Amino acid sequence: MRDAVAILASSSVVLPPNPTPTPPPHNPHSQSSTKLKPLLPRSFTRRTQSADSNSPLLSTVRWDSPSQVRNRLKYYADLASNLSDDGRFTDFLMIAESVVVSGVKPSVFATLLNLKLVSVGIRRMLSEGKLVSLIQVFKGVKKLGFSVVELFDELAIEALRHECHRRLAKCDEALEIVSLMETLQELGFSIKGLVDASHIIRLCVNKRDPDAAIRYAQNFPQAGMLLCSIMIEFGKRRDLVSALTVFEVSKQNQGCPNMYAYRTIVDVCGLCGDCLKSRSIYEELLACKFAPNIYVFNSLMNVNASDLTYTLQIYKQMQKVGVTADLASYNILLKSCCLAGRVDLAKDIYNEVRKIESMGVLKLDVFTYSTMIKVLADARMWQMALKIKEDMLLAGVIPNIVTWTSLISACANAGLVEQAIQLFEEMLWAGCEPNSQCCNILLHACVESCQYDRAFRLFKGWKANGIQKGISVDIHCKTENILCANPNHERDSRKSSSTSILKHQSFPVSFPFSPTTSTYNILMKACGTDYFRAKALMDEMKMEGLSPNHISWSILIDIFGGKGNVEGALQILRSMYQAGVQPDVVTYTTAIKVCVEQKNLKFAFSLFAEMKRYQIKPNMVTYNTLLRARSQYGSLQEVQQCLAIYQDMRKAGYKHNDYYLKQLIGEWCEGILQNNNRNKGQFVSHSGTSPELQNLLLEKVAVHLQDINAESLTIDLQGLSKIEARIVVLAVLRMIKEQHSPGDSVKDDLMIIFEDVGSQTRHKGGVKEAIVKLLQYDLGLEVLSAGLRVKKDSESGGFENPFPSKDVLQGRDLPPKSPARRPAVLQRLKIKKASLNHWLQRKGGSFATTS
DNA sequence: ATAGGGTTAG
Repeated sequence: MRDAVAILASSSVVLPPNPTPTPPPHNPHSQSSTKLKPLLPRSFTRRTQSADSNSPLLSTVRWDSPSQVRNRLKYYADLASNLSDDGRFTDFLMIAESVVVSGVKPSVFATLLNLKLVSVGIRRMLSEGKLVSLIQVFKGVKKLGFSVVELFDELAIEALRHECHRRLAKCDEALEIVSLMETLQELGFSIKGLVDASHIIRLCVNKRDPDAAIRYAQNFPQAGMLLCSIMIEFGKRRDLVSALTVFEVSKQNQGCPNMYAYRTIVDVCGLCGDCLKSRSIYEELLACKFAPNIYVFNSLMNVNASDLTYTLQIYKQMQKVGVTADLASYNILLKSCCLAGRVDLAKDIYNEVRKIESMGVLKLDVFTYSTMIKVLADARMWQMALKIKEDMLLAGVIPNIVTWTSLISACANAGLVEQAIQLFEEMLWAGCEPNSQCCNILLHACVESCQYDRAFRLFKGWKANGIQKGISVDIHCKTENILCANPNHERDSRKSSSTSILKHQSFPVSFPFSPTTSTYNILMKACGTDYFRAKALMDEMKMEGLSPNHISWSILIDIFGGKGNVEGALQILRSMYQAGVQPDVVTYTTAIKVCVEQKNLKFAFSLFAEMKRYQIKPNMVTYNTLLRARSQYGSLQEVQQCLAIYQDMRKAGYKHNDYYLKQLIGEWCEGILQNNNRNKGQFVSHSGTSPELQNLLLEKVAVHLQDINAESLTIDLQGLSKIEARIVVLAVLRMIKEQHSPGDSVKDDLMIIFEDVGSQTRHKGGVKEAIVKLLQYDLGLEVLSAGLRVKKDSESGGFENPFPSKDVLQGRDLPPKSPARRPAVLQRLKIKKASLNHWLQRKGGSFATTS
């Protein structure tokens, strides 16, 4: 204040002549500003008038003494304060303008203002949502050289903060809030002080607006780091596209590559489940001749851990470029082995790391041991898992909840419920607090070994009294017997008798137990076929504030299906949609299983179609579940459905591995010759061809059977062996037979194409002969034969008369050995429609009785 | 700044 007066006195300010009026009281509730009005020049009251008045407010009068100067200035400061108290910031701005134009330094004027009054005004404006006009005023104030922030007291800042959050909450365009922040920053506010960076970023991420996020981040000196955390946020939302947009901006750090950005985007690829993208980013890094650091390598290996080959390859590259593996690298390699189920390799790595440890370079940590235990747990090698635990304790590493969980699951996976419970107890005695995940494993172990009651006893005990030491079996069972003896009064008895029993055991520690959706799902499994109990558990789950997920619903469907209730199971599927829970492959597969088990193929196939409509990809289990219903397929339509599934399966990249399907097609085809035992036997004896040929064969059959509406029938037997060709031909004939009811005649000739004799392998020789024999002798069809050039002009003709089969069998009609420049020659057979119709009209079986 | 554990269908 003293400074202000001094400065004021020394300045050549022109002051108003009149003596200073009494400053208005600083009571914000007073009506002081109205009282002051008469003292104001007219221009104060109306903005339009003041705007065209170019003369500064204070210049019309002469000021003389410093004290007068001070008083005058104080008067205007009070005036300005009171005007802003009234929310009249435009007038405030005007006074400030005039004062500054008169040569008063803004900082001097500012110190004379009554900030409490200004604050009240600011807060009123903000509470009325007039942030934008307030900003307009303060832009002007800033232009005058004021420090806007200093006009805000704590309360005003708090109000501004509150208004920013309010706008953030209802903001539709992320960029809107970002530019508001920028404006406030220009006014001198600290963005971070107003709104937490994470709130703004969350909005940008929710709105999938990487550009807004980038612009926001660039307001900070440490933009690079911020951009990386934004990438991770996008990654958590599985929005790789936006994350990549941010990456493009953040990868260059003033000319040098930002390795942190690279490793971050690799991690994000992992979060988004696109490990191939992480590989291409790594390639890009190499192509730019940048040297990846250990973090990039570790992240890359981690993201690709499910592909052990690739992970090892990266590990080798890392060694080659001289980046030393650290403990994380080894732990990730172990994880990769774990995912690949490679116990052998994991053991080698474990031993190698232990060797390195003995040299004093690094020290195995709880991750190493826990991962190794998990490897062994998955391989059901529980004894070795316990051995690792010993190693760990000897090394002085304390097992944590994850270690214990893995150990318990080692026993659980081996079906050793007692051992699992013992380890659980040991964990409690070690003072390690169990979490729900760990409890779930124990419950699941009970369910897996059909100890349903035990699972429920543990659960109820935990729920009633928390998780306590020493209650593993005996005491717990006694308590639960009381509970179970009187199910109607379960709740009351728990409250009174059982709690007191347990209390008297004086166990010091009781850990809290909070069941999760998983817990309830496991217990629902423990309901066996009691769907009322399962449904009750689902209701209980909701009462606990948990939401049933797709697994809960799938289990419910399974339980209904177990009772043979197809309609009920389908109804649950509908309810699931109504509850807003998306079914997954397993849900549909379960429902399909229910239908198949109840021999309701119509529903099974319609569910299959439905899941594909919803873009839920069937997997191997789905296909096998559908194909398992093989004995049901009798009609052509059913076989076609079955083959369609088979083809679908191959298109989806699944190797067909279905013994039933092969048998089905074989039997179905041979059914046309069902009275001919010799032929049937022949098929069976030849069914052991190589898998590739069987695939090809089934494919051929499927193609022909699907092409049922084709105008002209052509059977392409190229590339098939005798037996395969036979099945294809029989399949097509059966198809024709089933498609043509009595009186319905075949409209076209049937064409059969064989491979060029010249290119026939030894294995495939004699196909044509075998087929002719089948058609003529076994089925009594008339067969025409011709060699046919592949050229278009030869399409029309060239078929010979019926020929004696003996000649055919001896290969007399074969074309001469291929000269080099001869065009490719296809061997063709033709069966005229008349012959086919004649064959169709034959009574009973459609086969000739030759034997 | 890096890494680990649980529940559903055949």
